Amino acid sequence: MLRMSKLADYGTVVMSYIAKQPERLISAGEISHAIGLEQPTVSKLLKLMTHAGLLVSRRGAMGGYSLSRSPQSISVADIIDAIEGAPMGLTECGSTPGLCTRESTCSVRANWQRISQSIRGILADVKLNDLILPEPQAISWRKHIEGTTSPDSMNESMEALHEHRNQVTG
Amino acid sequence: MLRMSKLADYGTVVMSYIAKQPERLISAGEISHAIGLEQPTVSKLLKLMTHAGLLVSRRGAMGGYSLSRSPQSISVADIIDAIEGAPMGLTECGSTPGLCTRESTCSVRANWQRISQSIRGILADVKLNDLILPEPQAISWRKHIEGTTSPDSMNESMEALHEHRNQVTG
DNA sequence: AGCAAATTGGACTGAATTGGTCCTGTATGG
DNA sequence: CCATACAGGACCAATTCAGTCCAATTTGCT
Repeated sequence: MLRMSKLADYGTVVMSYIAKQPERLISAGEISHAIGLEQPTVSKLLKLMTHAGLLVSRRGAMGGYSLSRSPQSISVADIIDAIEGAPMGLTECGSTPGLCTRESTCSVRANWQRISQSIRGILADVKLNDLILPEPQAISWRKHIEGTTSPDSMNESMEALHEHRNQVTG
Repeated sequence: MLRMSKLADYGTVVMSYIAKQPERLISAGEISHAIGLEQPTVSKLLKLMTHAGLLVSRRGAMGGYSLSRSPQSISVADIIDAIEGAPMGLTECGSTPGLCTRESTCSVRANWQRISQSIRGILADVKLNDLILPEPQAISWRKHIEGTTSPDSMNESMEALHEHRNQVTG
């Protein structure tokens, strides 16, 4: 449905590897060997992360990278932003003035921005900390924000979705 | 952060235009003229929608397109799937066997699937019906599924998000 | 001091995907 | 029977992305 760039995908893997070994300097070569990506590619990722302030680097022999802050304070949205560059996404709304010649289409775009923000909210809620947990089914996202409400609402939406898809695309 | 294809974006606009005039046949030329896209492009979109079963078409003079079912039963996820073709998105997980040489990275990918499903849940909740509402702030997504729980959880997450971003990217 | 290890920054290329167009065929209505 | 409008392709152009490489700089070790 929506595509995330492959680099952003790799980025989360790289960051997760670093997050598992706090306060240690990890070289690009080690990461490359560990997760099976070419070293230049890993280097490119690490450079982007460092530039975005998610990692700190140390040059020279025995140098390497480490997290700039705690894994709880780095979200998946941060990582994607670091790699993608532009903080915006989904639709490009105002960039194409040729559209929206009728006011009817504008309501669509306004609603798209809300959708985009909701998705971003999910991505901002998932922290590097959550990503390295071994058992995915035990994780409850947005646990710090919902408090009193039931955590099952997301799962219910999933069930409704699957029923729906079976009915549509077979 | 994540990019949606431009065609999928246009697709929602086209579908919204049709959804506003129920039970009427609308030609590609009319849509093209109304929303300011080239006719071949609009035609391509309409063909994809029809192929996916979201629209029904009628050939010949005075022909055109109309919704195959009610706007409440067509979701944004349906539209994106119709255009994108493949029902999957975000990461491509199992398709690259070169990765995941360590078990450590696998947990990351498992968690990605959960994130992907959450996002898809949002997209499946927003119906064509919601998209053509003129006032975006009055819409409460996922209203039909949460029932007993508070509808404010999403908004709370948005607030937390914005605070976070101000602190990070300044 | 000097050498090796490792990051930094930038440019560069090859390719894949996408956005967009066009053409031929077919069906419908006047 | 002709004009209109969809169907189903093939097709091209171009943007963007993934990935590589090189020169420079910094640091640690001998």
